Amino acid sequence: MEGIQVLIGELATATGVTAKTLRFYEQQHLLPPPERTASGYRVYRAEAIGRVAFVKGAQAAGLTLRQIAEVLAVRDTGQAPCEHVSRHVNDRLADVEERLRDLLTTRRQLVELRDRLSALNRSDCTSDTICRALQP
Amino acid sequence: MEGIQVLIGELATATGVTAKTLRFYEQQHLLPPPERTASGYRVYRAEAIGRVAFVKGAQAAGLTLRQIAEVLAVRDTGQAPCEHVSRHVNDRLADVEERLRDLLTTRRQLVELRDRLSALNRSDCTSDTICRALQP
DNA sequence: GTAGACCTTCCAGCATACTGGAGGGTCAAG
DNA sequence: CTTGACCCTCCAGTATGCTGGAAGGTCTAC
Repeated sequence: MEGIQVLIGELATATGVTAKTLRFYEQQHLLPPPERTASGYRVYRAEAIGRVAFVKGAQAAGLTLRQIAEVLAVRDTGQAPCEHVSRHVNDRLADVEERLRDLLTTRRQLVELRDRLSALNRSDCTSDTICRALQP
Repeated sequence: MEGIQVLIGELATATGVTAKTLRFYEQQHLLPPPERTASGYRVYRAEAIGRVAFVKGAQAAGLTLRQIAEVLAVRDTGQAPCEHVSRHVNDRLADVEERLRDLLTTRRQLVELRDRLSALNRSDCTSDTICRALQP
């Protein structure tokens, strides 16, 4: 009774990242080296999908791949943590919460800008000209 | 009655970025070219502090410097926007809100991990050894 | 008038996180 | 038994966002 097993391409489509990125993640210790077929193909278990999702989420939360790898390593041991490990997880949590505050501020500012703009009349701009405000 | 004017070093300490970064931001059109003294020194007005804060916040929210520059350019015109400009601002807002969701998920996962760890007994680890779970 | 802390430009290099491509093996379908 | 879609490794290159250093000018303070 093993779960579903998939090759790298299928994991890639399931997670929305490329196969190259998955190999890169393995090299960076974000994903454990998977089983291989006799011919050397990587075979992943369904569990890997959640792990990739965690990586992507943590990345969007502003953590570096290195930090994410460390958090996952902590999670993987399931062992009683020493103080350094505990503090590390708490540090990452603090990072995320700080970013959360920044994000809320930025959202507020963008909403303000949007509302300010929508209070003005639309100006004209044909779709084949690049608008003044969006010039490089 | 002009506001306070400061040189680049003072703006740097006021905003917590380096003078190099401020020059880089200018080059990337995140900051408008400031006035110069007769000898060529950049002179910033107090207003620049908020602008740098916006850039940092928007960066933490996952926007690229290019996107931030575009948003600021829109904000700067104060003009009625064409549809492209409006959509651009709305797109950035959508980016931020998506990241907000990711961030909340990641925070929840980190809190879970922290709680799970704190339920276990502390293990020992002297401060001059690197803990098993934090190995490179 | 010179030391020191500023400031200037320019150009090179770095860390992070991929991305592309060469060169080649695997495998099911026709 | 070959075509095509996969997979493999390895190595180089790219985009973003800085960062360092050279080479030199400025400005206050003694």
